[in-house]
Amino acid sequence: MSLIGLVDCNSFYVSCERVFQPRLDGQAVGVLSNNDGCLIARSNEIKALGIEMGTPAFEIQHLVRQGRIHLLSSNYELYGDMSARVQDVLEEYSAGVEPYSIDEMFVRFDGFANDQLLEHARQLHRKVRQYTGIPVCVGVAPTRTLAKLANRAAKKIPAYRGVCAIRPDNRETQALLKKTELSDVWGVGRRLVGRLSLIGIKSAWDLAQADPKRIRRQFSVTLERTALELRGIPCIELNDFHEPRQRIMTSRSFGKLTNDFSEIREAIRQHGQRGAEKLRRQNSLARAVLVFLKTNPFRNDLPQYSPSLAVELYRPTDDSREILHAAGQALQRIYRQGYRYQKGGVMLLDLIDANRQQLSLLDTPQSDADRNRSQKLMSIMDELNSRMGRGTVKLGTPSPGAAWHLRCDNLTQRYSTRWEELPAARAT
DNA sequence: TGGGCACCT
DNA sequence: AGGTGCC
Repeated sequence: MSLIGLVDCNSFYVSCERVFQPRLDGQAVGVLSNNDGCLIARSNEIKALGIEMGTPAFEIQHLVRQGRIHLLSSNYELYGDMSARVQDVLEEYSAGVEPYSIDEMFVRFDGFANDQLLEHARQLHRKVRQYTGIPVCVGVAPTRTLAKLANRAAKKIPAYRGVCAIRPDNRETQALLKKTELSDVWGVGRRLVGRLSLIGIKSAWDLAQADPKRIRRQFSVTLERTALELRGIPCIELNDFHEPRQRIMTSRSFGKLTNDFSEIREAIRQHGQRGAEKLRRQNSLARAVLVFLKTNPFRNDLPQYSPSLAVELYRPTDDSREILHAAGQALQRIYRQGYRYQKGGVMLLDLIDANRQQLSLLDTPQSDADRNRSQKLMSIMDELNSRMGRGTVKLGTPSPGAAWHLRCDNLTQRYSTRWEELPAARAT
């Protein structure tokens, strides 16, 4: 039987920060989302204070002022690099790694006898910590859903000491499923918990025992797959990480509510360019560009407006200029005065593989030459931005201090990816 | 009071 | 198109 492991980093963003700031060990530390909006990573100490995931930063600022907690802005360059390092270690010590998210990786776990299995899992657990400084938990099982469940147990139950391997159909597994709340099952969200409890399904075990056909009929095929996976029958494949995205979205809250058209246009242009970069990176072309705006839905005192509009491109393209042109048109058509916008963004839709693009009947040698020039210009821009840092070369006129610049008051250094931000060691 | 993806209905 | 779920 083939087995799969799930390696999940503990409080990942907080752990990354602690690697370079050991003084944060033992402290209540949280990391905030973009724009310092809400809490997205928590140390155990901050969890112990009863502060939930997703808490808005303003609700806990008083604890910061009292010195009881530390809140950091998110430093994705650091976390991305640390994630790659964790993955490298796992690759060295395993038969294959499939990244699932920035802090979780599935690992192939084939061909181990029972006693070697745990030992191997412990080795991964130990080596990642040793080489990267990041603490992880490991769950091993015949299916991804059970591996997630095992991982959760490894995190929650101290006796496992960070590693839990389960097999279907043994008493320990059964006990674990009975103890596991539905909301802790991968693929079961708040909504489903409510609906399932109405028909008497309250634990992971109940769902595993339910008739799959009934689950499919009353809920969905995805939940049926989850139920089967809980029984040890694999039916969830992972999206291949190398598959190109089907659409690309770039969006961000403005730093404050704004109705200034030129500021908004500047932000939308920024998103259009970022989107085009992502598009070129995965070697796709877009056939349509969608622009959206949003007012703040929590402000009942203000008029609400959340328009969006997709504009078709003349031909599939990855040229930032064409994408920006389309985005500009879309924006002009949806923008209305009299609203204070909170957020805006650009989606690139109907993506196709750049290599398999059908030659259009309208193509002429002239447009061929255009395309070559476009590709040269775009690849030079991408090269500069990737070597010298994002935003080195931009289209259009820069406007420093624009309202849409993000808030990030407690940003740490990019210790592992920028020479000028390397940590310094001092002898005392 | 985040951002970004996929899938289902 | 809108909702749900995941991280």
